[in-house]
Amino acid sequence: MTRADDLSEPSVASHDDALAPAAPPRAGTPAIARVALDTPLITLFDYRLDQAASLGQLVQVPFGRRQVVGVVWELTQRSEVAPAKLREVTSVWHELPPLGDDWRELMQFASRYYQRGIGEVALPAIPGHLRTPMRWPRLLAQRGVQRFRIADGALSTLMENVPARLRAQRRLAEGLAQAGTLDADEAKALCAKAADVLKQWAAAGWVVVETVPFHETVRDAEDAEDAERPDDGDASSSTLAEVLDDDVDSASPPGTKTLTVGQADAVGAIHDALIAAGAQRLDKTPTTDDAPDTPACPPFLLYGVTGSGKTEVYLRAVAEALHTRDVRDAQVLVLVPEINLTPQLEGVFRARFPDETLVTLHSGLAEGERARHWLAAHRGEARIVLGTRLAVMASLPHLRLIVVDEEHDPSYKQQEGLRYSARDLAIWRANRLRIPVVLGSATPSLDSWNRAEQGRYVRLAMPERATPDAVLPRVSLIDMEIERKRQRVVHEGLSQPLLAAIRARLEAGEQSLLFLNRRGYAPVLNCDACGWISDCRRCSAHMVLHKPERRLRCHHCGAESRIPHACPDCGNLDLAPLGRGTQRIEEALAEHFPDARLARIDADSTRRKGSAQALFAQVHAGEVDILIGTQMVAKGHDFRNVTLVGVVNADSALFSHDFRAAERLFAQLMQVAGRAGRAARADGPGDVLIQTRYASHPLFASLMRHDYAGFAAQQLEERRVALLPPYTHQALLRAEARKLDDAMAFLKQAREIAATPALNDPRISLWDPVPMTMVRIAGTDRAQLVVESPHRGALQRFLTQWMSELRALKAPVRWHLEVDPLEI
DNA sequence: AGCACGCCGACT
DNA sequence: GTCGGCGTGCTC
Repeated sequence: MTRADDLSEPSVASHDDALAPAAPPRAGTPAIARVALDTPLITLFDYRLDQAASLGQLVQVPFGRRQVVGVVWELTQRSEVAPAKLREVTSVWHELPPLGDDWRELMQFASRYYQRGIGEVALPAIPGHLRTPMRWPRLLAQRGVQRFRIADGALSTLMENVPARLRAQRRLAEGLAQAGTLDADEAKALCAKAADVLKQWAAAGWVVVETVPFHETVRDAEDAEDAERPDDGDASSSTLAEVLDDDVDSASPPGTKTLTVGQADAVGAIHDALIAAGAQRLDKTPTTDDAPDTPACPPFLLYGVTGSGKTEVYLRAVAEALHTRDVRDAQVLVLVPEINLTPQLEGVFRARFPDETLVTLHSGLAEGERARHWLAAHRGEARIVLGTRLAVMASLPHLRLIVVDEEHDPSYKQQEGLRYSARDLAIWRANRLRIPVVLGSATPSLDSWNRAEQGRYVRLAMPERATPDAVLPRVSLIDMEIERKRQRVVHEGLSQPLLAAIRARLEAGEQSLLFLNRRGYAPVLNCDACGWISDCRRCSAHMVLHKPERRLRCHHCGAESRIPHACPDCGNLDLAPLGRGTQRIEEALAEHFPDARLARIDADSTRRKGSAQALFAQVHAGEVDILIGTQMVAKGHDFRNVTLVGVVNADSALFSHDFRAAERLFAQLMQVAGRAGRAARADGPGDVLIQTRYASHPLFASLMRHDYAGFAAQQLEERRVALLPPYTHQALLRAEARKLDDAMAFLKQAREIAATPALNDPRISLWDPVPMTMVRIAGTDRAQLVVESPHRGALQRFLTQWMSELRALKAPVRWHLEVDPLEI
């Protein structure tokens, strides 16, 4: 697969991505600012500028009929645009430090690599509040979190002045009285108009607004958390232990615990890289500014099985990076795949670095919070930034280390808008800055693994578990073909051996986890009499039966309907649910084990905010005997008392048309198996039981031996023979239209253009345009065309030219290009 | 992408 | 006589 960091190698990218040198306007000559704006148009827009401004500054400009915010990308004297068309920059946000060269270079690179306009890349990377000039005056004033409290002695006055009929305001007043202080988001949760109301109350003198600096809020948050759970004295240390792969010995002071050999080697290697990188920067003379003649610092692939203590390595690496000597206030960026995982890792980092300012960045944050956190990073106040993929786009002027946890996780790939890979951009960014990047995983992506094999990444292997008493779980298969041949009863998809294992856990007071990657009750409803099935009207997909809500639901477009009591076609009353989802497994288990306490964790049961945390807490507290879940349960959570993991059905992924399906399945099963590995039973390791009809599949053989390396070697060999990524590099042109023919016609035209002499390149091959597997979603038909080349540079050059031709076409289709697609 | 302007159908 | 359907055209 073409990877972003390929292009960062000095020979290719350093010239292309070097920004235009600053051309400060000479006094007297009218200056032109070339501004990046959030529009799908690929160009910059020129404006007259009658005041001082520097590159990277945020400006407000007129654009058509409206005023928009942009970033000053170039400064020049001349414009290609007719002078009459030029308009004036409305205002420059002087108070905000300009976005740095390295940030703009990252945006420029992403723009070029993913074939989008600079503005389309750069502006969405900036929080909405910063792109709203109205808010500018207030934004920088609040360094930290704004908190509201009732003014001294004003409690009774406030209560008297808020009538009970204004229920929301009343809630807010009572909330303030009860909690002491609230931040803006907490206030908004109580009262939708909290911002206005609090402003009025402040004007009246009833409420005081204070801004708490970030480093103090760190402590506040911890205090508040402890206060919430006064009955659980050991709360913070147990959370810590749960999350650290291995950190059972949490009683010992941080940083003094003995590391395994693997951990120590890894920490040592990263330490050396940090020192070398720092020394390089100190040596560098400011005159040779952009020539990256210094050797690159290759990415580290931290390959460690579950429980090998990757988190501890991250913590040590971060500790070292924060004390890099060439800069006073070094910053580190830690990326995690999902929001679900941030609270836990956040707790671990806060506990280890109580005196450092840490902010989170992810899509779950409220707008205001997001803006404050982003600003804290941009102004260098935040030393540790912990976030999901969007955090890779943050401005981090003193960045010295990047950690990408679970680097193989597909969540790092953005699946709409600009389809970037946060992992790849992280690698590019680190390479550009000549700083270390640590990619951690127990099941690395085959791309990363291949690079490590080639010596382009430095592999740091941690084969042993950090906790001596923890052992790898026993993985065994339940051959469903044999079950069938022996005519043993399979109860709602649950085999006798699996049910027996669950019963044994129930009797021993231990927990079981059942994994099934299919939510809902049944994936389709079917009429026995006439063959009707519950298809979605707007998608080429079945409507999924959701029993608790008594609805049919399309998982692709969200359409819902009531469950028909009779077949819509023939009136037959016997409609049968086909197949099984988590709800049905839950129901079957409830029947089979009436006394067991069940919990189901999937996208449906965790829809309400915070309910996922609540469910996980129940499991941790031992209030659940059997946990049923989708892949949500596989990630991050360490269930100490789970000694059995059952995989109900993983067969569909074995014969998928997607060549990456096996890779994903292996990672998923390894991860879910790891949930049983930590709590060894008194009489041996935890058990993983996998039900399958294809027990001889080689994937399972590798899995039972915990042999990722063997699996990877076998998969890579298949890919090499078939000339698939990472041995070729791909891009995907997708078109969607109301009518499939229109989409197909566009793609055919695109392919013809690619064959014209100007574009034709023997190193590039284009597949036939085909309708997508899931042709129709929400009433639009989709088709796609794969372009590939073993030569990434050739592919990039081709794509750039091809795109400019395609943009000139007029067709009744929406289309976009995806570079390095994960799913084809 | 927004957000105009721009000409043709069912409502006060 | 107006509100509004979405066709096409532009944004420095």
